[in-house]
Amino acid sequence: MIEKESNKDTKGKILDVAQDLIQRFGLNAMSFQDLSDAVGIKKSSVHHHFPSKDLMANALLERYIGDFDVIVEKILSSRVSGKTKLKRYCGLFVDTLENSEHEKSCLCGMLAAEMFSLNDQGLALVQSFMAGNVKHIREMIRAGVEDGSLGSKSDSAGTAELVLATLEGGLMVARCDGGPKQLADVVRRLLVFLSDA
Amino acid sequence: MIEKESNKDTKGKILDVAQDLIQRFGLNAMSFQDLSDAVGIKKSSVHHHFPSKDLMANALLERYIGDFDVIVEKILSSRVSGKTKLKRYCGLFVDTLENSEHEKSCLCGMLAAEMFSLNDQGLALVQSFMAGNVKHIREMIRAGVEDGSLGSKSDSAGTAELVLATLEGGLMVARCDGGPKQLADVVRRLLVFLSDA
DNA sequence: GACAGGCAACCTACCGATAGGTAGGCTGGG
DNA sequence: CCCAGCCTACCTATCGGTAGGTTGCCTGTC
Repeated sequence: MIEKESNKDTKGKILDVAQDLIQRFGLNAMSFQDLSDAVGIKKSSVHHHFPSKDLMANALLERYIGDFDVIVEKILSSRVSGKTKLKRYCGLFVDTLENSEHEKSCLCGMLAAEMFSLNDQGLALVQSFMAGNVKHIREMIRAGVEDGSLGSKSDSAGTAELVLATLEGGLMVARCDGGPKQLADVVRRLLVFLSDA
Repeated sequence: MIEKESNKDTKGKILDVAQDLIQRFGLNAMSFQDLSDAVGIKKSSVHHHFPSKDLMANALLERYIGDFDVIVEKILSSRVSGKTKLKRYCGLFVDTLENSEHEKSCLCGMLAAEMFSLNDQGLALVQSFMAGNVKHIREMIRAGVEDGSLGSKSDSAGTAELVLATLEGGLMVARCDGGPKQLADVVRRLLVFLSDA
């Protein structure tokens, strides 16, 4: 999910590379030198666009969250059942693992793990990602309960948080052991639970 | 879960500190200097006990997984319902967050996020942790289905993986936003799903 | 019981590599 | 002419790791 390979401006290319590296290796395992090498400009030129690592991370988070929101909004406004919306939403996570030699995790999942390496604003952005997604999941579940595609007990305290936790954790665990197939199994199982509830 | 504050030997103290730092900040954010400062010996003395960071991580993983297994085996062999076993098992994750100023995650969850910073043996250890836990969870679920404390459809493909994913992800997400209360809610919801299935 | 050897545990001092970041100069298009 | 975008060159701090020395306890031998 969320790819921007065809960006023409250097700033965008830097963020593309940074996102890729962080999703694979994490914030602390990525350096400005890595960005410099991958983009093909010198390290100081990267600093020209992003004076500090904190500012770069914040800019990346803002772009990522914005892009993600657009995709989720599109799913939310589509004319399909609540269950189908939820299935498509879960598919975003499965696709992330699938389309990256099975190496990429969710950007905000990685940064949640490394939360103490973020500055205040970065942490707030990750938190807003989590809270925003919980809200969107809850909306999908409510739609599913209303149209009958999901069980009536699905819309209760903690369910949306559970879905997000399962997706973030499932992505992490499947990446290191089990692969996309395992994540797909978990998602399928999760949807059965929600349908039968 | 898993604390060893009263270790008398230096090797154990080093691993205690390393575990604490990795659970909070991650492997890449922790240095031998940090260990040195916290234990109260010089950096080279830490290297005396653990020649390289890789070897230290492997030793820590072996100790952690061994300790964790002992605790889980105790839960498995207790004379309670399968559902109660599962509830206690989930409680290990909630306690980890609860008893650490809400700052610690699961060691293997953190290292799963940073998997590409591990050597082959370290990665294999994390993978064995995941696979072992899935096996144990499946065992608890089977016990629950047999004694009637869990729904008959709980024991199906992907359910144990879903439980582990939810716990690992729930811990990560709750740590950065929501806190132990949110994780407890997620666990409660998960157990309802398994009971009603 | 005295003594020599060995070794674990710790130390000081150092290594090359790399981290994030800065200063200041060149250049080409609006 | 300005300034965004890029460069060379450099900074300090820290990284993982090494070399080699001191200390003090345990052990074997006479």
